[in-house]
Amino acid sequence: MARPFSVTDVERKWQARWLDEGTYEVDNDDPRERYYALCMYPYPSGTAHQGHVRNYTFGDLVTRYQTMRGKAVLSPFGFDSFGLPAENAAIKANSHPRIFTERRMEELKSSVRRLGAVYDWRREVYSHHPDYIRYAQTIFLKFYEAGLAYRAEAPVNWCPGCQTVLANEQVLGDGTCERSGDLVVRRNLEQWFYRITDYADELLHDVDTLQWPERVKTMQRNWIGRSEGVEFDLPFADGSKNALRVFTTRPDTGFGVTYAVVAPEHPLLDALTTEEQRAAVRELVERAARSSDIERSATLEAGGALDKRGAFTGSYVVNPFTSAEVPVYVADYVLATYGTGAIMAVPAEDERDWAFAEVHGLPIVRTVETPEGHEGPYAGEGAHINSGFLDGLETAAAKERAIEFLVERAGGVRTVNYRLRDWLISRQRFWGCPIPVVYCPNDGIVPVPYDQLPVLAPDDVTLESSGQSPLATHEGFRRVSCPTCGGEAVREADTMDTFTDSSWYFLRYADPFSEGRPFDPDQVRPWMPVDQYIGGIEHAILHLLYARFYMKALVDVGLAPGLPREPFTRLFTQGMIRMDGTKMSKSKGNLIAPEKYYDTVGADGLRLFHLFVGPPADDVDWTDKSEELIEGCGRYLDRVWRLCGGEDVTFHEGETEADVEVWREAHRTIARVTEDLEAWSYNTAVAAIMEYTNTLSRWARSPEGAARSTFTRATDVLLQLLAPMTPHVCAELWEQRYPGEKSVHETTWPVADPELVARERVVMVLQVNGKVRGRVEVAPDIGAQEAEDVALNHPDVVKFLTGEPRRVVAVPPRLVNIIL
RNA sequence: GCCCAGAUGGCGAAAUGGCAGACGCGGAAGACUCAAAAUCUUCUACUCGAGAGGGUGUGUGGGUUCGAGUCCCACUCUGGGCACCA
Repeated sequence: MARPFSVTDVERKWQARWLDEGTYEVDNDDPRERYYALCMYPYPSGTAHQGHVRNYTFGDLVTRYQTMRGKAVLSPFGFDSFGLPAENAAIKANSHPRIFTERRMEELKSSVRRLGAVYDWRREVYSHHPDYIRYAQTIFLKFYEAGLAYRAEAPVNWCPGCQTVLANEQVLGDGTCERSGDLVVRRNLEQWFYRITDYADELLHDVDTLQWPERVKTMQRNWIGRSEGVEFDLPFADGSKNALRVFTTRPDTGFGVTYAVVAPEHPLLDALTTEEQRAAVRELVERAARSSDIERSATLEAGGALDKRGAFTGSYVVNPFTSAEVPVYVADYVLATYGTGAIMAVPAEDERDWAFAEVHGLPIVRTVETPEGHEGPYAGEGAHINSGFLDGLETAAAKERAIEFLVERAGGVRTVNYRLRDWLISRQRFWGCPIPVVYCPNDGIVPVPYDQLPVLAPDDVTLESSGQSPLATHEGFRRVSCPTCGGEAVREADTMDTFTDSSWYFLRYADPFSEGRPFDPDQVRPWMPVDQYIGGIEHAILHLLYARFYMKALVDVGLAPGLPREPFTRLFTQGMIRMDGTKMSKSKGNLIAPEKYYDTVGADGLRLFHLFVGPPADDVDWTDKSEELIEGCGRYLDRVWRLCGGEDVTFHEGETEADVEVWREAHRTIARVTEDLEAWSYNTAVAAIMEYTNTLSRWARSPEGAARSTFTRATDVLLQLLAPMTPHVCAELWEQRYPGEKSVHETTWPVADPELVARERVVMVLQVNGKVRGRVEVAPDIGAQEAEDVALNHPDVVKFLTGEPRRVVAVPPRLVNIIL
């Protein structure tokens, strides 16, 4: 493709200049209004792909636009550089993860520079830097001191492929590992947890305050999963003092309880099991322990195996509502980790209980009137029946009465339960931040003293997928003297989930040189919260929830006094790039490298494509057509080049009416583009600029031509509006025009003059019976009566009139609709 | 199963309840050229009509309204999230 200028030369020149001159470096004492623009912490996976290009194009647009708006924009870059892929690659190549990681960091760094994205590189942060590790460990210890980090044995998700434990959030709905795709199994292990559940309520409430996409907020709410109910006792029928404590959200259906169920791991199961039932119960418990959650649910879907999923314990408890004795079952459809690990079963009003009751021949008693023709379980609302003192009450009222009853008679307590579990942060892997604790036979868990941080992993470690942490096999690392008593002790060999690293990096960016603490709150305060956070929808739950938790916890443990409790004010989630219906990704091998476009349309052309192709939040389908669109974007920039260079332009002296109108159009475009950029409607912003370019072209190349002063002003505006989108070509054209003066990127974003934006004449549409029959130019402030008169006397309308119209609807100055 | 988002020309898309298809891609014709590329100009939803002009049209079926791509109800399809959470 022949172009009127050398794209490569121009782009290289400006990229070097932005880097060398530190154009986008900002200091913490900058007097301007602060703005924090941030793209999500990238994992260094090598050279950029189209997803990166899209992400960093948006981020760079925000940075450059807000800078032109006169703000001090913090635009940092760094790497989420710990993680499994590098470790696995190192095992395969018998090398060290650092080597892979740092090579790929360099690749991605040069990729984003080649795209023309600008950052304050002095602030670069990456997770495996010893300083970052030191302060990540500082945070862990502060959390530990505050009781937010604790060690516990728990049934955990073990991924055989990754040879490590996973967080609940990393297990997909089908029970497989989000990374390796292996079926996750369950193990009981001593692990470290963060007490994120302490913050469940705050995390839920604060969602309302965020300017985030509604669907991300919904996903967060659902993940936290708050449910209000009541806990109460079902006394043992044998008269012993014991009682089975259950949780329910539907106390109003208590008269329909026909049995109770405990989880296979329930502590009272043994006591409940009679001799005759012991064998059956043991078989059920063992089977449940062996199987994962997924296999448990699979049996439900299969339908047929329900009888194997539960067993009668031989014991009975008393339903406090009816005083009836009901059997206690053990079944794997009840989870030990939710509520009290035991439930009252109401088959008529719960789908799962219904299915179980049918298989085991248990009675089903309806307590809520079903809608006309309804069969099967009914979990909806309605009037109560067969419910003694609740009869006739609607659901809400019945709930209240039932709770009062339970509080009075059955040890009832109103309770809130969350789906959210504590965050398991232990990972049996090498390439991560070591957990800084020591285990001493005398002193137990001993935190590593702050002045001994960072705890760094040694390099000479054998990396293999053995199921235990590679660090555990390194005697030099493992053996240590106890910081408290000086005796022989062992170090923790696990590392932290890498989501811990991405939970506070944005704070380090704001004060990357801080020593002695993760960051200085006084330095960070003016920048926080992040004004605009940009990333992929795939982080809607995990990363965003963890970072929100960290922010709150950091404030509470005293590391971030006076900082906001929510880190990201506004979030934008960009759409995915898809190819043949699936996500474009390295693992699928369907990447389209951005490099192939740099020599033809340039980074500017590719950026313009990503901005123009569709709404930024929508997915992009990459097809053969995409190539043509990209070339079209390149051709458009050529037109801008020729136009701004004054090619084919006829100049005349003095301003004509056409010149005045062009200047008005300039202001209209400023208004449109500014509004669109604020609203993340980048595709229409580009369209507006293209329209403006076409207008300028037609005008300047017409035989009458353009006044030189108007031409200069009008094309200056064009370059300024385009500058955040296609920064290189605009910088170059501006420099040719104003050599030695400040760059277009340092100019102030133009402001639309409302008087110029307003039109002197507008087109009013004339309809007859809702059909367009004519148009007429009128003044924008035309009154309704005048508009009606104009319409009724217009020749295009008159020929349709058959008499007095039945009605005339005038919406001045847009249209008049005449109903016959 | 539940929740959310979406469905508009050949394609990407645009449209505070008020001219559907802006902007761009692709296509057609023309200008320039020995020729091609590049560039420029015009046309380009479907349909009836020689033409002027008319009719139809935003996934389907209803509704509200002078007027619906937009609001309401029901449905179809596509994408995403959640899914024993009592």
